[in-house]
Amino acid sequence: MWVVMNGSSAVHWFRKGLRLHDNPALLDAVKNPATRYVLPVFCLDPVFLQPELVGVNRIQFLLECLQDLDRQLRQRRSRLFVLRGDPLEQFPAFFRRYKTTLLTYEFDTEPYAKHRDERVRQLCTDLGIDVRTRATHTLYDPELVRCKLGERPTPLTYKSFYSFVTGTLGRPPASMPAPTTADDDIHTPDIELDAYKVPTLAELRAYDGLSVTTSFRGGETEALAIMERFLTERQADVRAFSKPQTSPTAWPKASTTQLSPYFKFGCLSPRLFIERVQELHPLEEPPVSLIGQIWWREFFTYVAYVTPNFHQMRGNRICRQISWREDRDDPLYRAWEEARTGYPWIDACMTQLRKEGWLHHLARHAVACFLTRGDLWVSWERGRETFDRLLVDADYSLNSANWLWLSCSAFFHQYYRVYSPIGFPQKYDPNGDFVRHFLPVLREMPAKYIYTPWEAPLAVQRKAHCIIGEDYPSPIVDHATASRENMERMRKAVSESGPQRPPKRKRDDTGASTSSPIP
DNA sequence: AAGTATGTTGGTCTC
DNA sequence: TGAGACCAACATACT
Repeated sequence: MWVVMNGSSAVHWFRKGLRLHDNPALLDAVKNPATRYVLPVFCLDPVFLQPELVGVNRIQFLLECLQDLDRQLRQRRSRLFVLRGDPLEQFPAFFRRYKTTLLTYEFDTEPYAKHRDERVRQLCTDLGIDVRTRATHTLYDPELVRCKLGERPTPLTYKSFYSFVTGTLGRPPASMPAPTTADDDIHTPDIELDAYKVPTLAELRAYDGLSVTTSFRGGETEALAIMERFLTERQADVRAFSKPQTSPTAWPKASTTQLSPYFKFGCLSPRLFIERVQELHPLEEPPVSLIGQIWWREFFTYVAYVTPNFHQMRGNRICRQISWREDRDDPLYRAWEEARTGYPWIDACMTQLRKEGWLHHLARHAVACFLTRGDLWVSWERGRETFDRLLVDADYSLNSANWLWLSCSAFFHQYYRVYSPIGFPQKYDPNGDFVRHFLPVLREMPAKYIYTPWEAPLAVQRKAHCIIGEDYPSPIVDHATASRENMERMRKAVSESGPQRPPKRKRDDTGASTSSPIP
């Protein structure tokens, strides 16, 4: 096929921000007067196509997002062009072929993305291509927040961040509409090369044959529908929403919005979301409200953006340095990851994570506390890696921040508050329906022993067709003993490391000595 | 400078 | 059965 291009093109590069609504960078490409064509592009970077790093459920979700984008673009007489390979290798030929003079994309705060984007920007400079970016993954442009903060230290509490940002920047910018479906809005050349089609999972070599187990379906269309359903059909839940009071054992009808995977990929704009919530419920207030959840995302994304090595302990200036068990082959870590700790609550959560690629916030707390400071003393980085692979909503900033939090490495410090793998779920689900659902082997265990099956008399185990140590594992540690010992370890680590204050930035101290009084 | 209130979401015991 | 006291006691922000 030979396509004649009479005129130059603007390329909009989708990475996150997989949506048409509230996508100003896309509008920049569409409305650019100097270019005749718009080419919406997504690059399947092999760096992300490794099953041992990114699980099959998230890749399938991504492909569905791309299919939805393609469908929606076709309704506007355009289409999505999927390039396969490293963007740095794919772009030069693509840009040349389609006479590209403008590249637009959404700004990304993650370290890999920052490095990649710098190199792409350099490539564009070399080729004489203009680059325009917009920061729309969060409510505010993180770079703007950094400028406003100036020499002040990074706010390390939610409240200080929230009051600084709202006090300095006021309300976030309003969301923008999607490009219209009018015939003349997006001009995309009529190119139907198979090479640019959205691939199926089987067409991605590394994922061929792996089975998708999540019930999440990707895409902007799905995201908008779920949001509208939640806000209109569950108004009482919206009003009463308080994260700590939602139930971690509610499944399949979860007590929260289930929108996290869509926010991760940018299928849904956080600005649009808070606008819709405020239209329907004007009195919503952070921090535990529905809108508060968006602010936590804002806060953690910002701190991750300005903190080098945020995803690890070493070289991370806000992370407490602790001698965790770090071995990836550690049997305790493997048992946790593979849902065979012998604690039904923990194993049920890990099974839900492996199957659905999603866990309620408090369930994440429970398994994170168990792996790290609570019971197993395994490095939070191992847990972060597992979540990163298995969660459909895995996000560099939020995932790292929450692991820092739960392991008392940063943000949260009250290490003597330990989640019990027995008492905690009992509060929400005394009968253990959640455990029975995800661990069918325990289905017939009486409620009295559902969280402590090893305490059931042998006769009870026999009757329940579940012998502990044979059909279901014995506990790998004793919670009472392990948590007591670990709390003592934490106490030592805290007293040895002292306050976790980031080194004070150099202040302009001219005149400090002259103005200071006599000592 | 020291003192105090607060921190998105704990556990256990008592009444 | 649910609310409140107490446990054991850190970091941060603000006064």
